[in-house]
Amino acid sequence: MASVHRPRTRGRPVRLAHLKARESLLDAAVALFAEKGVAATTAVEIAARAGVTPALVHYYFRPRERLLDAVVDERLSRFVAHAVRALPALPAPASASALIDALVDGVFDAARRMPWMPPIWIREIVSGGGLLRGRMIRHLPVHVITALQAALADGKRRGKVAHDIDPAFAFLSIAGATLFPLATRSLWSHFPGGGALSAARLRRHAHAMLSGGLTGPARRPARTSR
Amino acid sequence: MASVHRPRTRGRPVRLAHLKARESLLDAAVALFAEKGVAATTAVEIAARAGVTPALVHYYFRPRERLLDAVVDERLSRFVAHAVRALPALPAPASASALIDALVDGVFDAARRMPWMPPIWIREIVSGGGLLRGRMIRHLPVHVITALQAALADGKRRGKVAHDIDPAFAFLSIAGATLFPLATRSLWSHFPGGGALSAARLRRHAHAMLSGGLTGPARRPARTSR
Amino acid sequence: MASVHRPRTRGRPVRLAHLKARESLLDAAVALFAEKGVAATTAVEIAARAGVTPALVHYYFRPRERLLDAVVDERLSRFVAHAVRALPALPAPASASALIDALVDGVFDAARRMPWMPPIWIREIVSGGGLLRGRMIRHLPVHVITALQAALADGKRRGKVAHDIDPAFAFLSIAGATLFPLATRSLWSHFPGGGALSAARLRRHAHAMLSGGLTGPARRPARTSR
Amino acid sequence: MASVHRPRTRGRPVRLAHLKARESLLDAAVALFAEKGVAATTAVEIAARAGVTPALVHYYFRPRERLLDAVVDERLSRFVAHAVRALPALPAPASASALIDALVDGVFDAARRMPWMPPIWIREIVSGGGLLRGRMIRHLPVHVITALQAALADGKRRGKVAHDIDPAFAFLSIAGATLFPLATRSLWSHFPGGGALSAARLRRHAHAMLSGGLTGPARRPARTSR
DNA sequence: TATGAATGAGTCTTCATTCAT
DNA sequence: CATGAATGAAGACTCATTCAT
Repeated sequence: MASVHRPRTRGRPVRLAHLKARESLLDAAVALFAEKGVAATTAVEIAARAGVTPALVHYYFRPRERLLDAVVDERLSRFVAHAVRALPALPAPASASALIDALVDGVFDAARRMPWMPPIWIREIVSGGGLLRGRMIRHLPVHVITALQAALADGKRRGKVAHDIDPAFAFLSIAGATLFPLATRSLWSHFPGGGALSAARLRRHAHAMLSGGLTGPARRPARTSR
Repeated sequence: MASVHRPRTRGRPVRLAHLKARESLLDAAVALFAEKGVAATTAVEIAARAGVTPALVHYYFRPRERLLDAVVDERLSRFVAHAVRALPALPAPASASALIDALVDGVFDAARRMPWMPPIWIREIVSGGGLLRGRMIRHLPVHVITALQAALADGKRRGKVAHDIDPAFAFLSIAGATLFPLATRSLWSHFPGGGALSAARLRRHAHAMLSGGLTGPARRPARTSR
Repeated sequence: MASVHRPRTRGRPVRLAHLKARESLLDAAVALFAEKGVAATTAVEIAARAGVTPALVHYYFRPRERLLDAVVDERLSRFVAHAVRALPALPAPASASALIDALVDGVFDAARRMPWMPPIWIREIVSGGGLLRGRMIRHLPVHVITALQAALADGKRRGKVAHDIDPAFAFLSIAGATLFPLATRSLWSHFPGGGALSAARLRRHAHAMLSGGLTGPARRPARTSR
Repeated sequence: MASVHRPRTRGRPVRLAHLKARESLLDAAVALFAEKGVAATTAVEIAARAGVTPALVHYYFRPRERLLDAVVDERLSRFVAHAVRALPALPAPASASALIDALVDGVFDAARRMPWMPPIWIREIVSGGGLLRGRMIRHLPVHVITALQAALADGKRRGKVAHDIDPAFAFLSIAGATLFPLATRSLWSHFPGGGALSAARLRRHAHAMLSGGLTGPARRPARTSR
């Protein structure tokens, strides 16, 4: 606890030395937001991790809302851009499964580079009362969501998508199969046999589940009983 | 300095029936935790919502950790119990799909009575650094998770479950298709055409997605029966 | 810290069980006042040590001033009475040295039975701002102090007491040679060669110092009279 | 969260000259500690007396223990240094009486400049449970205490010190004749004929008592030189 | 650009006290 | 006689923020 305010570098040697302090602060902030949440992260902690003085946090980002703005606009938005960047390359009226597969891959690729996103997405964006939600909305890939809905609706019309599938929930389901489990990574080791789990395995699992369901395709409609 | 002056009847659970204020405080706390998260909820807010003095919060739950203990032990644990209570009734070696269907229904039923759980689950239990995670672990239905894994592994052996499905991720996938989307409820209205969404529609969607996947082989509309 | 409020008995088995709770509380209070001072002692601690409920402290001694009154009137006053009880037996116009010797013995005897007094005397009675000072004044043995002053003044007139000795400081000097060092008992072990110190040795030392000074002319063992 | 942001010039003592508020706070704290004791002194009071905000107390001394550390290291230690500064000038194997006389004078001189010390010494250092005791121990003039013991032991061997005098209690006796009565100053006016008492008179009395005892043989006015 | 000093508002916590039973 | 529930006041401590340099 002692003398936290004296600029120091924690852990790995700062290769960020030449970076501008502002960038270091954003990096520190986004990392801490992922670890403990926005509400629980203080300016002193951010400064400590960035190796600068707490007053500098306020120098750049005063009031605190400005810090949240900057984190969203200059960090979180990159994740979205990265995740959807492969989509425009799809052939014009893309099929639902092609869209989904591309999106899943995009999310996993982005999460490898920006591992802070899954926890932030879960806790601060989609959760009710999430402190970044409002700021993030304008960065959401509305066209992707819409295209996805349209493709699934089309699939249903053509008998290629199950009747009970609700296109409006499609985007949410993809997040629930990708960002959500990624955010729980620190929990995996507690699962029975969870020691060997990895993001790569999860990616395969997500592809499989989104395209075939957890228990499908069943030879005969296994759960018609319901 | 600690605890409540009430002497405990050793062994048997204390009869709390007359402790109305204590119960109100727990209700208020769990509701606020769902709305804004544990870290952002203060004793003053909890007391205000319960209609009592802030000092009473500390009278019953001092230090703050005790409040978290009590919320987990006397509220969150009920959700789990409720969600899995139908499972033991399943025929002895239950199939994966039967287990999943029962679990999904259990979660949706529990969430209707205890709507505070999905947000808390997402933010405070599975998220890294979630403040209730450690406390919740001993209340998790380990036997259910294990049975689920076993059933899926068995299904894979019998060719009824897709090769890439990873039994270790099964429980997580179910949460991602139920608790996770439920936790985002306040977001639904922002979706294109989201005004008409409901928990009932989400439940059907979850059943469909878990059993057939989002875009899975639906040549024969196997599950249209539902 | 847990559940302090549940009546329990700390340490030695309560032989006080048959005593009235009020007496136990006073005993606990006076002991704690000696250990940590009045300001630092709370009702909860007193109750805990007495093995009763905190509310009982307030039942008997509300407001807190009443507790201080009772401690002074029913405990501290006993010390004074005990310390001076041998003085009236002295031959009519007692010499200064006889008075002093008797008083020193009285203090040491009283302190053996009531070891809480020296610390309380030092910290709460003679110290400026001591919380028991005002209450204790009316219990001070004014007649003894006066007699002492008179005897010393007389001794000076008769050339038996050094010129620079100030009778007005006599009582204070005796306290400084008895109660004060007794109050530092927990410190003795830190002195060089302090392991072997005892109250008995201190008593001899006090007698010697008060009658002959620390370095005074000691050619003939002046105080063998004792 | 800790400490002050001021980077320390490693090694050399920090130049505090410009830190007026910090010094004022220490002055206020030491004065209040003398008046009412450490336990009874709050940060609000200290700040009020120093003319600053309560938050500033925590800015400089957080947590409270640091305030105690600073008071001991930057104030109380000066008293000891001042009180013993004349001792090294004594001729090589100093006699016990020379040592005592020098020490008594040193204490009275120091107390004139730093009148807060006697009460603090009594209440917070030598009293059991005194809150500054542990911190003060390393500032005690061990060499002086040891030299004093040695000189008295030597005096006893040469028949110049009474048999019952215990060298181990020497330092304590000096404190009991100087710091202890000084700490009771606010009480003097209550003594019979106490109106005229002064530190100067007490100093003479202390010299007399330590060298000749209260009632010891005073045929020749031994210390009239002073 | 950067930082130490300083503060107001607010948090958790403690405690003496009151009251109904 | 005794105690659990409840509260107001106050304490230590935290933090975002402001400001002079």
